[in-house]
Amino acid sequence: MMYKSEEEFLKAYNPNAYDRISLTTDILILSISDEASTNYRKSNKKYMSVLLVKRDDYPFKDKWCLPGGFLRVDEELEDCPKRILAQETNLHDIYLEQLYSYGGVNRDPRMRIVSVSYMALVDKNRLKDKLSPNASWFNINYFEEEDNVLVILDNGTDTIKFKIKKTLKELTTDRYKFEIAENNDLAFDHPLVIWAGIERLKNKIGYTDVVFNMMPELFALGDLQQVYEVILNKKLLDPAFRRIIADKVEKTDQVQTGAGHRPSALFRYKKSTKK
Amino acid sequence: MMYKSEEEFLKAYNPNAYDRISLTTDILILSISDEASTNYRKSNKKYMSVLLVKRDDYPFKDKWCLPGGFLRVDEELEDCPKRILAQETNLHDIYLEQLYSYGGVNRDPRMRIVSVSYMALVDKNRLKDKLSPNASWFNINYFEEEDNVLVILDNGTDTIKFKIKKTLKELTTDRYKFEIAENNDLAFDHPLVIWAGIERLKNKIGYTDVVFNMMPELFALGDLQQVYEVILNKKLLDPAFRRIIADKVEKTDQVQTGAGHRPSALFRYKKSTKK
DNA sequence: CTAATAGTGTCTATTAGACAGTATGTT
DNA sequence: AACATACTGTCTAATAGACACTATTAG
Repeated sequence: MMYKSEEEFLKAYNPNAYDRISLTTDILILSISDEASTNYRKSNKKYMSVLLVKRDDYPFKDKWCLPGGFLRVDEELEDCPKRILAQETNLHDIYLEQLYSYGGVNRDPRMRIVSVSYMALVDKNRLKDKLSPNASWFNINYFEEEDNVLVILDNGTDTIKFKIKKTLKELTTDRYKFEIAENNDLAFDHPLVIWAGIERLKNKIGYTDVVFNMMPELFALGDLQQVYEVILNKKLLDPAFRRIIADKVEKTDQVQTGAGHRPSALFRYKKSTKK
Repeated sequence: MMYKSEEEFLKAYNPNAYDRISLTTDILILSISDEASTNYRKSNKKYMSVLLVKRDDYPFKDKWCLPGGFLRVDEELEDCPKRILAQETNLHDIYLEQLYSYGGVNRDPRMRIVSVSYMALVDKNRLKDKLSPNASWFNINYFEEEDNVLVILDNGTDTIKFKIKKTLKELTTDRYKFEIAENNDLAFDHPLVIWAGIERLKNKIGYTDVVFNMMPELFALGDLQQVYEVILNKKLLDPAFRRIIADKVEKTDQVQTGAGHRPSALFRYKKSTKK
């Protein structure tokens, strides 16, 4: 079960597997993380973060990748990401949504694998000490240029960089097609999955209530605003923000105190009544 | 190769196939169709229409279904729907977009099949006489009720009805989950694919230029508006509509005459400059 | 002339963006 | 007191909705 190199591993791999197609699911698990501020008055800087696992076997041995696994013949498609999610985080009943299916002929060096990717949104603070030992949260930073996006993931120890090329699709769409331009750190075509998820979340935050899956039970509006800002990658104006979320939250009688400024009221998610 | 019944067919089916997963793609090919008006003055009523093929083998023998087929081991995932599209319509370079992947354990009685569905948008008038003989265009009518959608497809000879149940997903989303509530006419879980495509198109028409894939080279704004109306399933006000599409079209010096009213200028698609 | 669609001007309502101001905790 | 954030009032700009009006053809 231990091979000296990837080539040796591939040589030994069951060649019979080559003429059939296998199916896996990969999960992009996103959450929000805080970075403790040095100034006692300032609020913590927030990041989007993604859960990666380190591969301990070929192919891509010792590289980080998204949690994933093979679909079982008697398993419902959506049960596969749920099973893997439970495996990695011990979490059940999590927000899960199908992202996209990837089927490049050579995306896996072992054999032909088509992968259905899913996105899960969680509040990572609810699952402390429940992570599997080979998993780690990486903060997400990204920089959008003319027709590239540079993404940098960082868990305090390792840094993962990759670049995605954006090209405008056919004449008739103003939507982009994404390809991997540079990637040495992340296994498979997972940079595409990560970027697809970020784009989807950015979009969905505007017309659904999915953000609240990433929030604790009680939260201050300032924190919620920061989560919006980190996802949308831009500053929002206070009054505008409060108008937008006004009917999605309800005030509790609790307040958050202890910071060097006016305490904030704590809110909880409320299912919007209108529209 | 000819079986008396579906049960007999399934009994004879290679049982070895049961312990592996196969992958197919299904394509939802949408277009716009006209229904000639009885009143010479009135413009033709428009419908969305979908291309279906009649199955000539088990399972679902003699039922209509979406064109589809098995992914080949050495074929890129997106090449599969392209190949099938060329087979059924002789069309290449068509707008294609991945919709969703379906993987219910029992969605195909033969064996475990996961299907990646695609949506193609075409102008059916550009492909006259090029259809494969077992294919036919069906007009789409649908009626949205409280938590159901009744969809009726009609090709002049056959009528296909099915009902989709809408349920609000988790507390945190205001998006729906769709299930088949009634279906006796359409093979497999294809009602879900059709509805997913209609929803997607309804949505995309608002922030992309995909509609123009369904339009002829030159068109009158009245026709374009009718296409919007039939896709969005509601009437639009003229001035508002013209404001919205103003920077997506450019006027030509040609006019459409012959109807019992003021002739309309003909426009063509122009890639929007702003935003 | 008439029925039907083509096409435009303009008023109003709603929503988004911007800024300025007041409030209140900790050190 | 000073800083940083909490929270609100209000003005303005941009956009969407509504209606009314004029234009032009085949029959």
